[in-house]
Parts: sequence; structure tokens; C-alpha cells
Amino acid sequence: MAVDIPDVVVRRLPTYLRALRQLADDNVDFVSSHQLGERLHVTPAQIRKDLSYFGRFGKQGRGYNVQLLITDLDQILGLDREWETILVGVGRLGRAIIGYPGFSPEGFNLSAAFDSDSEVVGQEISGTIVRHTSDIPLFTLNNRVDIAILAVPARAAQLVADDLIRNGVHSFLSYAPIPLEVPRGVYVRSLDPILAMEEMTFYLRDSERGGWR
Amino acid sequence: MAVDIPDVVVRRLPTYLRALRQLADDNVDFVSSHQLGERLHVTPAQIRKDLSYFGRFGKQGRGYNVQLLITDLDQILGLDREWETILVGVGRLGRAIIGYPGFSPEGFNLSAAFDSDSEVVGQEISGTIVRHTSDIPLFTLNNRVDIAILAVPARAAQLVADDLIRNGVHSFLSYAPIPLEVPRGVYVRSLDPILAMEEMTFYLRDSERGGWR
DNA sequence: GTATATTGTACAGATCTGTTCGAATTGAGG
DNA sequence: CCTCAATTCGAACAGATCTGTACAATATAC
Repeated sequence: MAVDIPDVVVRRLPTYLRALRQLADDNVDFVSSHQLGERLHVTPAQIRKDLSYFGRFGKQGRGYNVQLLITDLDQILGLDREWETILVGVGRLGRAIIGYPGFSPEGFNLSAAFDSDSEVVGQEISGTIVRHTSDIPLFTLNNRVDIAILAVPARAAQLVADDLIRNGVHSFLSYAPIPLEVPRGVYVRSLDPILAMEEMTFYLRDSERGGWR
Repeated sequence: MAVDIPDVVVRRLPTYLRALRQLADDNVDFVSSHQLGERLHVTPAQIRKDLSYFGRFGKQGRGYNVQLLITDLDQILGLDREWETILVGVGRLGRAIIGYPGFSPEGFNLSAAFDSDSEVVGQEISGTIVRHTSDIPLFTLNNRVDIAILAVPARAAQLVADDLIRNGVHSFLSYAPIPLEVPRGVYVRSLDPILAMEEMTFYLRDSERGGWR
């Protein structure tokens, strides 16, 4: 078995990759850990250590070959393939997600969208036809679903997730502001604006009573 | 001054608060660190340690008074007041944010929305009239702005942020999939779906070739 | 061939998490 | 009312994990 990789490392890798792609766009061939670290506000040692979990990618005296490292990181992160995703919840947020152009270049293919509201079902939104949530079992039976994106109201999120899990989906990107309760082996990543804001106000609270303005 | 609090602790506090509010809704008066930890999949010691950074809130043999701890956490996180926020970027995502009902109950008041597209400027969306981004200087002069929510395209995000910072805004919730470059003292919290997805695929990649966790 | 740059890793230090235990509170039973 | 077992907190300690420093190894440039 591979050494198990700290979560913090995995969280940093996509940011490295993003910076490297930008360097590639600027036709940079080689980059040192120092240069990369400066861009990302990470110490060079951190970058070297993180990468060393996966192998030896650098060249002494020269740095990292940008194109090569991109390829390696793509493979490490599993971005050298297509991932089939579905969206559940086609409200305002869901519509924004369907139309978001950022997923597809990264290999995330939105193969279907579901909602329980009959007003929405059947509509075509940014080229995707909205299906009824009751079609989920049949859909998952006939199509691979790697990741489900949840954009449903908080009160519905757990039920929807349970339903999807029963139908074999075991990976979620959830926009719902609740902690999903899932069995072992199911992976959930939450994007919760409220938690993010409440984290911020902690730091702001301090700065604001030191007379700003 | 107060001991400085680890970021990981600050990140957990809002989740504690959320669980406590739910307990309060269920008319629970007292909760032990053990019970709370079970709900949140956190060890009891973690909770006790985290809270101990801020004082002594528990009662031996009994646990924590739910209402009292909610009040204390509200104060610790700065949620015992209103926070004035503005939105910049009224595309599909921006519209979803304006209409999102979750902010206001937590004390986040969306006081204005801005966009640079003249098609959108002047429209009223969920009760908020969209202003032109060129009005930002005047607006910030006459109104307190604690937090700016950025829902602009990646290419515009840095410029918009720079502009806001010049106008005294020093706290951002950014939905843009780029790392904002900001001076010291400016706080940025990013909600980046692409990074979240790419983190997930790392783990999925392993699970799909058998035996994960 | 030598000076310079940069990696990968060993080691050290810092930070975070989990364990243990004394002290305090509760509640039951006499 | 008093005692005693059962809880549970908060803090001290220990262990684990993460980050930063230092340096030998090696590639490059001229």
C-alpha cells in the first residue's frame, strides 16, 4: 500500500497544479520550489516535501519541469480522466452550477440534473434537461455517477444524499449548510458559505474594536 | 493580549454552534462534550480543549448549558451583531447569493449589489437594486462594509478585489477560482468548487481501484 | 573545472490531538 | 441531611502530525 498522504497535502496539490498551469500558459519551462512558493505563499520546503510523498520530480540546480509536473500532478489527483457528475437541486444555485464553465475543462462532465419540483422538471437549462428525482435510481443503474453535486435546501439534503447513497453514489460536493451524515466509505466535501462567514467574523471581531475608521 | 487561537479551532467553532442551536430547538438544556462530539464526529477532548481557549463554560457532572454556550459562542465568533455585506458580480451565481435566505438569520445583511454589466445594473433582484461597480467608492464612503462577497469571473476577481481594498474593504468571501493576492491585514476566505472537486478525485482515484479507507 | 543553484531528506521544532486524572457536581439511598 | 457512586469538566502530560531548517548530492552554466 502507498504511504498514506496527509489531507493537508492533498488540499495543497490542486493549488500547485493551478499555479503550474498558469506558468505553462506563460511559456515557463522550469520553476523552482522557491519561485512556486513565492506565488502561493508557501515555503519552498513545503512544496518539496509535499511532492516527495509521490516521487522525485525535480532536477537539482534547475527546478521542476513545468509540463512534466503538470502531467504528474494530473495523474496523482486523478485528473487524467473524465469524471461523471450529476447535479441534484435546480434552484437558483443549481442553475448557476449548470452554467458554470469551470468544471468541464477539468474533466468534470455534468451528465444530468435532477429536481423534485415539477415546474422545473423538463426544462432545458444551459443544454441540460432537468429530470425528476424519482428517475435517479434508473439513471444510476444505466450511467456511471462518480460525484453528485448537491444544491438542494438544507432540509432536503440528508434525504437526497441517503437516496443517492442507496443508489451507489459515494462521493458528494454539497452546498447545503448542514453536516451530512454518511456511512463509512462515502466522501463528502462541503462548501458552506455560512461556516466560512462565521469563521471570518471571528477574526474581524478582533480587528474592528481596534478603531478602524 | 489573548492567547492566539489556532485556525483549526476557529474552523470548528461554527460547527459546534450549529449543533448547539439544533439541540436548543429540540429543547435540550444540557449537553456533555461526549454527546456533542458524537453528533459531530469529534472527540470529547477536542471539544473541551477548543472551548477552554476561551474560558470555562462547562459544569462538572452535568455538561454544558446549551443556551448559555450558544450565547458565549455567538459572542466569541462575533455573531452578536449585524455584519454589513455587499455582493459584487450579479451573474447566475450572484443572483443565487442575493436570493439565499441563509445569511440574514446569522446577522449578515446584504446592503448592496454591484455589477459592471449595464444590462444588469438597475434591475431589482430579490429586493436588491443592482448598482454599477463605479458606484463602489461613493457607497463605501457613506456605508459601512464589513465583508464583500465576490461572485465575479476569475479574470475580474483580482481587479475587483484591489478596487474594494482601495476603498477600505478588508474582508472577502470569494467564489472566484483563483487565489487572490492581498496585502497583509486583508482577510480572504475562498469557496472554490474546482479545488474541492480535485481534492475529492484524489481519494476517489484510489477507491476506484479497490479498497479505500 | 569550478562556482552556483536547487533538490530531496534527515533532523529539529512547532503545533495539534488524544489520554489521563484530580476536582467538582449531581442524584440516589439511607 | 449525609454519604457515596456516577458523571463530567479542565488541565497536564504524552504522542502524533505537520512545518521549517540544514545540508549532502547533483545538475547546470560558463
